[in-house]
Parts: sequence; C-alpha cells; structure tokens
Amino acid sequence: MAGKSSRPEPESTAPTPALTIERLKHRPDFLRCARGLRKVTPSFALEAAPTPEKFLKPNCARVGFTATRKTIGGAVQRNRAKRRLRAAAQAQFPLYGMPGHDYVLVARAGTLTRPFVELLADLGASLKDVQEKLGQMRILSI
RNA sequence: UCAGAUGGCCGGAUGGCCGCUGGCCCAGCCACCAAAUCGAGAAUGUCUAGGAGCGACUGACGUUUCCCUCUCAAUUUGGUGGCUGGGCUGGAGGAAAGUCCGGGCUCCACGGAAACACGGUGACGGAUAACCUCCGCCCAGGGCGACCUGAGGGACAGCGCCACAGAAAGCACACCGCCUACCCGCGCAAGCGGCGGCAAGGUUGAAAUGGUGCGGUAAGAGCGCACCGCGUCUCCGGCGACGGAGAUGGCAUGGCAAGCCCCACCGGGAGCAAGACCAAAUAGGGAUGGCAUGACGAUCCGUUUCCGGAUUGCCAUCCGGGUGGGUCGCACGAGGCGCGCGGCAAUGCGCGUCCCAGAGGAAUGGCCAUCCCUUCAGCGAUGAAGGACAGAACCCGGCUUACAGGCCAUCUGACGCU
Repeated sequence: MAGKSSRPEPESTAPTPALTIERLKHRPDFLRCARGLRKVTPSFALEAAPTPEKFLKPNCARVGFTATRKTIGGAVQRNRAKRRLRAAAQAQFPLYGMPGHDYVLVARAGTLTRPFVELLADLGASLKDVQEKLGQMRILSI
C-alpha cells in the first residue's frame, strides 16, 4: 500500500501523457473485479478493482469485456456487444480511466440497442463516478 | 400470360472518420552475433616472445617496416530479434450451425488368423480416399404431367405379437343366413321336424384364405371354363436388379423383422485442450485416515565391532503453494477458377492460371451519410421503423437443420396468338 501512495494525484490523470490499456485475459481477474465496485447503467455494468501488485505496471489500466449467452443471445449478438463496448472503451478510457486498476464491462440487453452517443456518455459518467469512490477508499486506507 | 416441377447462383451497395489483425517493404531506437578498420594494452623483461625482409657486418650487433596470438574500447558494414512510426496488401459462411456419418493427421493399444459379443449397413450397376454420401437404373406408391416419395435382404431356421371390433385373427371360423337333393320320423299331400350340406350374401377390422363373369348345383364351392392376379418351368432381352412371351398348376406360404432374430458385408481406442519442443516454476509443504512398522540400504545417536534406538516408505482424502510465457502442429490443399477430352450422369484425365482468414477472454470491426429493399401512414410530395438465418478455431468430403429477399436456366400443364 505504501508503494501505491507514491502515485501522482488523481486530478492529474487526464493530462498524463499516455495511459496504456491492456486486456484482461484470465478468469481470476474477472472474479476479483466482480467482488469490487459495481456501477450499473442501461448500457452495461462496470466493475472495477485495483490491479494486484504482481501485475502492476506504471501508468497502465486493464480492461475486460463479458457478454453472457443468457442475457445477450447467440454468438453473433455477443460478439457485437463486445465490439461496441470495446469501441466505447477505446474512446473513453484515455480520458477517465485510472491507472493501476482493473475494469470489467459486462454487456446487458441494452448494449445492442442503446444509441452509441448515449453509450459513450454512460461510460464516461460511470468511470468518473468509480474514480471518485476509488479515490475516497484510497484516502481512507492511508 | 398464369399455375407448377427441377437444377444452379447471389445473400445489400458506395463513401467518410476512428480502430483490430496476418504478410511484405522502408525508417529510427535497443539488444545479440559475425567481419573489417583504427586505437590502447598483454605476452614484454636485469635475462629483450617468434618469424621474414632491409641495412650493415668477419662476427657480435644495430635499426626500420611488415605479418601472426590474446584482451578491451570505438567506428563502419552485414545478419537476427524486439519496440515505435510510415507505406502497400489480405481478412467469416452457404450454411462458418447441429456435431449426425466418412476420411486425412496425431497419440495410445495390439504376434497372426478365426470365433463370439457389440455397433453399423441392406434391391441392382457405377462414382469415390471413404461413406449411412452421390449418380444411373429397377421395383412399389402418388401426380393429368414435368416429377416426387420409399431403412427396398429373409416371415417354410426359430421364438413372439396381431389391441379394439368381429362369428372367426393361425391346429382359421359359422353369428345373422342359404338349402332340404340323399337318409329317418310324422302326414293322404303340401309340408314340418331330425340327421345333415354350404360359405354365395350381411356385419367387424389395417388385414378375413384369390378377383370378375358364365356354367354348374338342393344350395354352394377353382367343381369346370374365359380373362386378370399368383406360383412353377422353359425361351428371349439385359452386366445385373428385373422385364417380356409361352406352357403349366388349380390357389398354395395372412401381416409385423422399426419385437427378438437369421443371412451377407464393414468396423481397434481416443482426439489439435491430439501431439512435439523451448523457457519458467516445482523439485516434494502441512493435516487426517489406512497399510507396512519386516528385509536390504542410507543418515544420525549411544566412543568403536556386536547390539540397540531414531529418521527415511506406500496409498487415499483434504488444505496450502507454484505455474497467467513462447514456438511448431497451422494454412499448398482428395485446393479454387478456366479450357479441352471421355462418360446419360456422379465423376475421371490433361493443360493453363491463381495463392484466397489464421484469432487465442479469441481479430475479421465501431460510428455517420447516401442509395437499394421491406413494412406502416398518406391522394401525393414525403415521413417513420427495420435489414433473413447466423460468427471460422486442425483440415477435407457429405448429411441434417435455419433462412428476408432476389436472379438465371431447363421442363410440364392450361389459356391466347401466329
């Protein structure tokens, strides 16, 4: 925890030169995020948790995508839902993502039907909301 | 023109902004390797590394140049790999689906053969790497027709079943019926009763022991005859399944094999998470229970031999820890397209040409605009909503299932015109 507190202030994340984004690939990471913070919108559900020390890289956030057969449908629908979420993440994470954290975007029924502009707005608002809560948690833990 | 049959094809189009991924090329940076050049150093020092040339010389010796060995550093060139940037180029399907068959490929098992078991296939001829596939043909059924449908071997090898209905459903049967010729009794007689004969007609059923007609008879019956069906034999056609003709029998073996079964043929098992390799990590942690608690060996302790003690074992379950990487397999194949030849066709042969997805929480896209199509509203201009089924995962040949809309060819029937 002491090592984490040496990071720059949360306000200065936006002008940080290049936030690299990696993809979550392993089931334990998804499970850990599911136990973390959760923010639900009509477009999707956003889950977030700090990246474990072991996989921590400077100035890097990790994102994963999930779409279940039960809520979304067949392979074609699930692929399309994940692609829309990926495109939205690519637009919004460099602006609002926090380095040193893992995020998971869970597709919901609205992921396919919601207009893309609103999907982007949902993601931006959710990321800001999660950013505040994570910031509070960090201050409390110090 | 309408209705229909069969086969084949397509499966929205164009542009803009922002992205993902494979291949090739270029540039920059980094790392490694090799070579060359230059420099420094080492050997190298009281005893002056070695060699060659040169000068000089009796000789000792002197001097200069060059080559060879090792180490370090720098520069240049080339190669390999990584990262970043740029350019060019490729990037889901007809079913990618279901995972139902058949193969290739991989690993495992296995001495050969046979038998048994299990599973599959089932007219005939061909195609194929192979098939439960495909083509042709035969038979049966359906349709005016083009054409369609068919698990299509065996029911005298055996067992079993045939519900309900019906008189009778496998040693067939006699309910309603038909007859009274022969024989017996009664009666003058008609007739009645008995002894009997029959299965034509009715009824049931998926199915009733050949059908129709004539003769025949007391009534009837393949009892006789003709035609049809069926069986057997002969001849002809066909590679064959089978078809045709003739003779003959006098009607026989009812159905179910998708109940068991019999016959013929085929079949090792598991699958790319197969499997191979590199790197990393672990190299045996703890608990509980069971077995052995011997022998051999090792280590330790008792000073040493003898002797004694301790540790070390195996199996199961649970808990904990580590492992999140990469390369190959893996994209040139029973490959696509075109032409020619053989074949009715499935398909085969030859020539030419092309390289055409390779991901790995899994790319092949996200958004916008215009056009196209469909539906709805509207007289209309137009507006609104929407875009079939569906996403490669080792590859190939099939089958099955899903599918908005559209195109082409051939053929059939009806109507109209010439």
